Amino acid sequence: MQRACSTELNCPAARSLESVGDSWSMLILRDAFQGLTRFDAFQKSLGVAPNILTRRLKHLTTEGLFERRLYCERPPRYEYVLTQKGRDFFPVMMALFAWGSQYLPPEEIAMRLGNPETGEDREPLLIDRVTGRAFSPEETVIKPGPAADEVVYERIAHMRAWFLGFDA
Amino acid sequence: MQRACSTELNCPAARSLESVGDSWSMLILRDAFQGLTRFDAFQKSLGVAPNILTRRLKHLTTEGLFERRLYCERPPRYEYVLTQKGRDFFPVMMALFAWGSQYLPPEEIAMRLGNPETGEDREPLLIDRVTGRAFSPEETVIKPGPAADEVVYERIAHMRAWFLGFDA
DNA sequence: GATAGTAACTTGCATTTTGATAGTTACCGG
DNA sequence: CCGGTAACTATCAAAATGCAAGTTACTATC
Repeated sequence: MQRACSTELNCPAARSLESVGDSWSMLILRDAFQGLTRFDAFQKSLGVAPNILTRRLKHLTTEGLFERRLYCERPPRYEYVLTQKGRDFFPVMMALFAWGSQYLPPEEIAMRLGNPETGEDREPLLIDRVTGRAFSPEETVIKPGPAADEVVYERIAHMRAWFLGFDA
Repeated sequence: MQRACSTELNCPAARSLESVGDSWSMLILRDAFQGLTRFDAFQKSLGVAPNILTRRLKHLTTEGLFERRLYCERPPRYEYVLTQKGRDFFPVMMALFAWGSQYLPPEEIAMRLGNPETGEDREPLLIDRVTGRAFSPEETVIKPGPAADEVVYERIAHMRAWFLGFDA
């Protein structure tokens, strides 16, 4: 993608996308959350070309989402296990899953999220940890952080829409 | 990307990625949540090539996240406003933002999420709407939905890891 | 009325990334 | 020695992206 501008702003969302901002990476993570750890397993599950998979796994490893672990010395065999950083990506995955489910006709939904004990549907909801209230755009503003520079301040300055909701 | 296999499984997460599965789309949405609606505004903010922006906006529009609205008849000028589907993507964006913030050194964080009234930090947390408890991998299983076929059943069958957590 | 500016694009072409297929390394088991 | 498995690498064609310039349809200014 060869970005520059977005990165310089140090926007956390843009930064995230540098780690996981292509669909294969996301799908690899999806499968990792389902317990897959091995090259072949990912390859078979995703139908991705091995060279691409190699590249992605390498990238996700250098970005700290996976740990490449030797699980067999002779012959040398490696597996890819999620690190804490990788596991912490879970909410993003679930939010994406939920959004997809929301806008897929019910008869096309092949998977849903359930409670492991009762089997009941689970529906993810994003709230504010402090207030416990829904994390709505109306109640959320972007504020400058420690690394904010002029560009960021200017950017934040004209974000009225965020305050006013979206019924423009 | 030219997928086939993943789509056929009708996994909602994979489906989502067909709409927004490239970094530009995500960044466009990020800016849209900040109130941007116009071609030029997106272009200047992102530094993306105009042909790419055209393609992405067109795609996001056909996927139903944006509505292309004529805001000036003569000369014809269009703006891109988020639809309900687009606005519903907000939690995904926030989860991504939060994950990025979590793993960025504090001195590199240029933006943070705050309460518009108090200015205090807001921290998104994913919970289950029904139980109100944290949406953890340990308490979440994937279940077959209406469109589940043999492949899906087989896939779900060996997802023990999801039950057991990740401390393999 | 000619020139400059704005907004939303399109076109052409070089560069980059991806995808498909085949091949490699290092074993094991019969 | 032969086939099988696992994790790759190599090669090359195809597709996507990035850049710069051009286009259309105006409005506003000199």
